[in-house]
Amino acid sequence: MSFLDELNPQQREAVETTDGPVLILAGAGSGKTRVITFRIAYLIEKMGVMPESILAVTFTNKASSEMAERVEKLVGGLSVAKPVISTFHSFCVRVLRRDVEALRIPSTVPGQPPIGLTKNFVIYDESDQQQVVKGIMRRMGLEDKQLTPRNVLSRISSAKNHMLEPQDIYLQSADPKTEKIAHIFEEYRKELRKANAMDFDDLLLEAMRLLKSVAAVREYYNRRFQYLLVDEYQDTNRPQYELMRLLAGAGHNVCAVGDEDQSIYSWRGADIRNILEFERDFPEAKIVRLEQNYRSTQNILEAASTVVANNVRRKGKNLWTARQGGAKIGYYEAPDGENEALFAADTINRYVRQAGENGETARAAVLYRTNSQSRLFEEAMRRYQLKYHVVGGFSFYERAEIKDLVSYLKAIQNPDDSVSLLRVINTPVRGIGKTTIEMIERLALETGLSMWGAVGEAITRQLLPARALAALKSFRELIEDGRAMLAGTFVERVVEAAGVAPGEGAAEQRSAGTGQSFVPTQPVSTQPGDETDFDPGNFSFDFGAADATGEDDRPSTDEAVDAAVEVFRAPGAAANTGELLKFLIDRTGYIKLLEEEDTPESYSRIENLRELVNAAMDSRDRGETLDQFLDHAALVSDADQYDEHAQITLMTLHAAKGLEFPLVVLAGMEEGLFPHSRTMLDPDAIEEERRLCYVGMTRAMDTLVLSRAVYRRRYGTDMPEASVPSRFLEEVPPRLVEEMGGSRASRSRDRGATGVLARPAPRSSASAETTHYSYEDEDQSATWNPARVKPKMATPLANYNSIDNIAEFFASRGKKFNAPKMPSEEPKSRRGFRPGQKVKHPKYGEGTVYQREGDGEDAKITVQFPRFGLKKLVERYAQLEKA
DNA sequence: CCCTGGTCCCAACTT
DNA sequence: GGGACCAGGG
Repeated sequence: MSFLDELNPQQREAVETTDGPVLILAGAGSGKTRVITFRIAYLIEKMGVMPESILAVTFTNKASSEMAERVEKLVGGLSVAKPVISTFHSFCVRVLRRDVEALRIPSTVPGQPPIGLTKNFVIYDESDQQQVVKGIMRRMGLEDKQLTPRNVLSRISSAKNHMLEPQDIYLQSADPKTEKIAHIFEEYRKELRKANAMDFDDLLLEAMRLLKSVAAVREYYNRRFQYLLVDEYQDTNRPQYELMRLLAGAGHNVCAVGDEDQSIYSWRGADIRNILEFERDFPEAKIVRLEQNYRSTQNILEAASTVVANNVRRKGKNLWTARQGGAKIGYYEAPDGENEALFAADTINRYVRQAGENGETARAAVLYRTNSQSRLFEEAMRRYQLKYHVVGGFSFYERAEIKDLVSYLKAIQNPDDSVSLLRVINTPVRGIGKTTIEMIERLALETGLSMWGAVGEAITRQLLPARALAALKSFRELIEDGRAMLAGTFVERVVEAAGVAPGEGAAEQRSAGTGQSFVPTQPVSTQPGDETDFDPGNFSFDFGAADATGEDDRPSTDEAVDAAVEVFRAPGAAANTGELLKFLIDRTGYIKLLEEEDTPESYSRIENLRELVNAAMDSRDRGETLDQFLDHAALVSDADQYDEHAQITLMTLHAAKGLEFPLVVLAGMEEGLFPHSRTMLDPDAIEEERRLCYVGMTRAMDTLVLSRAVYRRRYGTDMPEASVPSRFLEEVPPRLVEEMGGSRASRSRDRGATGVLARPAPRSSASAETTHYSYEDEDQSATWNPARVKPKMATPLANYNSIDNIAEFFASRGKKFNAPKMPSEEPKSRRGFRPGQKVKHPKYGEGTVYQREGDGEDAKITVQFPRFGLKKLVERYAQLEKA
């Protein structure tokens, strides 16, 4: 078989060991994806395995579609059937949509439907979860500064990831806070059940429960899937591990691929035990190690390996590469965040130009720890007129207008989804105010009904003033019309409404009391070319009537029927998602209201809505139902936005997992930023940060540049704060590093540091010769090599390289700025330690000052000790000395 | 009931 | 830099 010749012996072994469990420990860049795709191809082509009996699970949707493509290339045309390649979450949704009702139990009340989730369940995203938790906390009177909904949710999620029940949390609780959380957790589960909703964690847990407790379902999948592959195995959590075991069946044909040094999701429950216990649960498991790196130069690989070697909790491995030497790791120290970003843009600009001349395809990435860092890099890229692509941040489906319309869809799919219902009940405003909503909420609570049930109850029992009642009725009509469209009974519904109350037709009922009519002002047939085939790009279709004014404008019942028939000429025709969306947009007058707003933002929202309709139309073209469209909307992830054809990508380190770039700028190498401040007190968390650093560094193929801002503005405060170089910088062997210009003044302050900063790699003569490079320099003859380039910034900002100049710069911008005193300017006392300074403590040894609060004798200083972590000390009492 | 503007508090990573 | 919340006027 020809393609096997392209593999090294270890890779080949991983591919050819098809029977029984295999654990592939695959170092960074060792051809992991290749092994998985070749393995699938091998199973199909060589072993004659039916494609549809192979299940491969990846971490992101992007990764799975990419893998599917690569497999298709290898074995395409062999069979129409395809292997199932999916994320754990997507796979679980499929399983649950098919069989979740097998988990229902009979009601204790005779005649009542069984209890449990039904197939049309909705998926709650994080903001939906927040709404639920907030409501519960308000109700329980647990609003508390110490206990934020966010906080509670992360505890709930963590409990779920460890497969703990509310009772477990309650029994384990040693403090009142945890006890409260247990109660909220309990209520939260009830709420979700009532809403027929699942959160992300539930998708895994319920699928697991289904496979575990319903033998028929488990056997179905065990028969169906003979071969199982799990990618990014180091980042699976316990429920995923259990799912894997359940799916492995008796055949145990499981292949797990992972790298413990790249485990970066422990906060999401990823459990290193999954790697260790693989051998315990599958004693016959074969272990294959892939240690040849095909991606990076030796310098990059060595630097990354040396950093991660500082971790205690690891198995250890020896990665090697045939790409000897390579450019040194660049290190740039910018005076501030703006300059750091300009530097990155300049470096990438040079590279892109150079690559263009050589006829190569340039691909570069800026990687950072937190999404908020992207802003500065985006601005810098724009200044250089570079096209870039940002992964992450605010996603399409998080935009208010998109969430509104998606919530309508969710409410139509499942009206018991109270979060979605609440979101749209008065959006756009239709006169259902706070008082009314509170009344409905109370009613729901008293009766045990969902919000939707309570709406119906309030209308039937006429529990509200006429005005509010009318508004509520019109809302109910809207949702029920939507449901009827989906069910294909819309025409019958309108005809029936007209027949039942001839004097007081459907139109009047629907529009009563809202000040705006929700039925067409004119027959739809006056809009030619836009009848049943909704054109997503054309919103002139005037179904809505936000501008209905006088009685005379109100259509007759006949007209309403006409309109309905016009839309669905054939009674019984069900609306697809796109049509439903368009119906909603028109009936609510959503776009019309945005047009009236007439601002740049409102038009961009309209654009977004068009895009949503387009997405719905694409979904229809793929033959998907509303369920599937909503599942997709719920499960797209940030990392899925990655575009492999983009020349320049900005993204977080987490999102960069699994990717590679010829040039990588790893920015923000500062204590408190990377490693992140929230991790600094926990040695395990620091190790995870270090793994993240390893992941980032090993993304680079040819050139890796690390950067840091000496002063960084945090939270938009007036005064930038001095930063302390990231400990990871000090862990990079200095001989592999070449400094790239930067701030001289800042370096003197860091004197005393070890590693890169203390012993800057001696400048080679080559680099000295290239110091004349500047941004305007048109010298095309020089080969681009950032590790040898000393940038000279072209922008005014960049000229401020010394502390004095920074002060001047901020003064010129009218900002207050007090240049911190340099240690050298301090009196020779042991008082007045400043951030960045090295100090010595009698008990904790040497450390670096991280932060200083207060003045004089009362000053508290926070010191980072390598072995003891972060300590807050009162300067007066702590016997600190300059180290 | 709705909208506005001011204020306060917050600020990891993400399926 | 921004979201959530509240008071107060329309």
